[in-house]
Amino acid sequence: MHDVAARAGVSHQTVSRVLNDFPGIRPETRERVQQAIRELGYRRNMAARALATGRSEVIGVIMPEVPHFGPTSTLYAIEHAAKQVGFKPLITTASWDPESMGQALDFLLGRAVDALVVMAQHPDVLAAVDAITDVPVLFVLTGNSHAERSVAVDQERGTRLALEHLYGLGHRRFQHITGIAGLTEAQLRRDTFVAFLDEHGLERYPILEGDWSADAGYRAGLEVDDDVTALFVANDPMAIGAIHALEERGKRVPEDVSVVGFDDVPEAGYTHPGLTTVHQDFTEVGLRAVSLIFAAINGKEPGVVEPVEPWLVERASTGPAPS
Amino acid sequence: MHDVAARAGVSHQTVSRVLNDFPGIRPETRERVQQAIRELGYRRNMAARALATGRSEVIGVIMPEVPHFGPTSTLYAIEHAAKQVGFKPLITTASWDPESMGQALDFLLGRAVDALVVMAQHPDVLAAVDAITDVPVLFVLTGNSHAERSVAVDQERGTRLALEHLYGLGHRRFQHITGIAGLTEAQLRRDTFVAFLDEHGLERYPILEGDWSADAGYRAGLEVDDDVTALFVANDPMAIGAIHALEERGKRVPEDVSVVGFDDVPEAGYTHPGLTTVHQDFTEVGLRAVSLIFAAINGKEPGVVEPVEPWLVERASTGPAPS
DNA sequence: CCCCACGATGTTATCGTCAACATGGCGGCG
DNA sequence: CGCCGCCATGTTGACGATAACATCGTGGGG
Repeated sequence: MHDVAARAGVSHQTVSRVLNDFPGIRPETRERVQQAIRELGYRRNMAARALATGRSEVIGVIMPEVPHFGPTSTLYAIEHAAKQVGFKPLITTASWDPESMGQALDFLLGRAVDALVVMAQHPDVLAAVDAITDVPVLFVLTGNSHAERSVAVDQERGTRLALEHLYGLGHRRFQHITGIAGLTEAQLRRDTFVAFLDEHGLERYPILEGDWSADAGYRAGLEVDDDVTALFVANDPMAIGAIHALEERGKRVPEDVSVVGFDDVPEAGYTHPGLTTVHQDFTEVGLRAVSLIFAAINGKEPGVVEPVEPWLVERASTGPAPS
Repeated sequence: MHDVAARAGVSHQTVSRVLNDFPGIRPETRERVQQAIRELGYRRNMAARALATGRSEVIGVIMPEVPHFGPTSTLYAIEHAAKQVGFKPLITTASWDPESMGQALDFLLGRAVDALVVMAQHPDVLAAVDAITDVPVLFVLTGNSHAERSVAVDQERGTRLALEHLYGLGHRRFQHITGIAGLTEAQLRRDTFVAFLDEHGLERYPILEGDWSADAGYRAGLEVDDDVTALFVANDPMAIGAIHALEERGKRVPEDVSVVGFDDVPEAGYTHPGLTTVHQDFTEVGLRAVSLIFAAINGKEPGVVEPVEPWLVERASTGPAPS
């Protein structure tokens, strides 16, 4: 910066003012400085800037350690939206145990991030993060809890869309394959499933434990009860795995068993049969997340945040209940 | 830091020494300092540290703008491997036009990243990045070019594995659905495909243009020539889409047409039929990338880097050529 | 018994930038 | 014609750490 100032025949402070678009610089001076910057290929040192201003224009993002569709899509959406307002994400992964979360937090806060986005998939992380007061914190994908500081797709609504669709087709014997036990999203889908059964007085078949993977879906699919005609699966990859298992067992989808997934991954329309599923709009989640963060960084109080509405995409994997 | 020093009754420099694990600190002093750090919940300011040392312990990663399986998996692999050696990735996305790349580079270099990982999917970015000398640069997923500064899966080998498998099953009429035109990986797969046809004196059916998406695969699948019995698709999602199209057209897979994909996404084993595909080990790519970066940061000269070996996973989507 | 060397710690300068205050020139108004 | 005020710019002092050098005490060797 000193060199630039010398070359342009001004003080370094004037260079700083040009860099930061301050008013009250004579156009010709500004031009001279910019010329010098170009000639010297000067790039300002953000570490120094961060030190002086206390802001880094970086938002810390804590991701789960396994790259599932939802968090990954959201990350991309956040990156795009953040770029528009001049922020970039600094990524770190963490599982939900306190030590791992603690390390992630230490790292990001030490980095003087301007805000924190936590893809909190487990209730325990809320506690770990609650102590943070240095910077605004936003939870993403937590389900509907912590509503005033979070952005999420309405899990209960999504689940009910799926189940009501099946119920409307005449199905009465439901089974569910869950996501990873303990994760908020998996839990919400499961709880809503159980609540739905009770509300309609339907029989409870055993709930099958999955881990989001197609492989787990396949294994769970082998355990699906023979009487069941409607299978609600907590995400699409598991649904694909489960359908594979059902077909191996000689059950046809949707003639014998209807299957609904969750997420609407891009392949969902092209599997065989095409997968009926609940679409989650992660782009919208990312957009809202960044706009909330931006508001918080600038000290504005965000209004109430509505959960993002999911919708049902009907495809060939669901049909009328067999008589 | 000053407060910590005061509380421990030492100078700030001693605190710094404890923080950086310098030798020659009396154990009791060290303990006193660590105690003070804990009590005050002190966290060191990395911006200041970066300013003083000129190192940030952050590696810049430039990703393509669309979250495909390969780059995303590699990102996660890099994140995990980097964490082991104390680095975190700072992510930015860029398309391959010079302006977009320039902005990404400006941002990351201004951030004083210690190294740069470029998921260079297009030959043009090589030029844009070649001018960078401030920090070590590593290309990832470029295919086999720029070998001394890149890590990649051997695309030619993967493609040949797929084609030889089909050829061995008796297929002689091949068609190919490509990835996004111009991207290095897509181009390498395509070039190898064409070379293979020529080597075996096989007829050239039109090459179908895709864009990596299941949707594009479906549309291309509608165009597959009626005589063709072997379809080589540049990635798995497109293969899934193409199979869907073929089945809609009344062609059975694999009885009428055999299909091979590329990537081995986790769902590939559970689609109907299970997808024969070329497995790319992105974890290994991430591991090698980080080890090369780490070597470069510490000034060591890396040895020659072998491309990562792909392998063929045979599943139900391929079978003997129809007679 | 003195001095030196070394181990443990303190002091000062520095990294590159921004914020706050200081200066200097010029035009307008009384 | 002189003074005041503002516009454009310069000067100085943080920000929070590390690096290089300075100091102090102590034990061992001559």
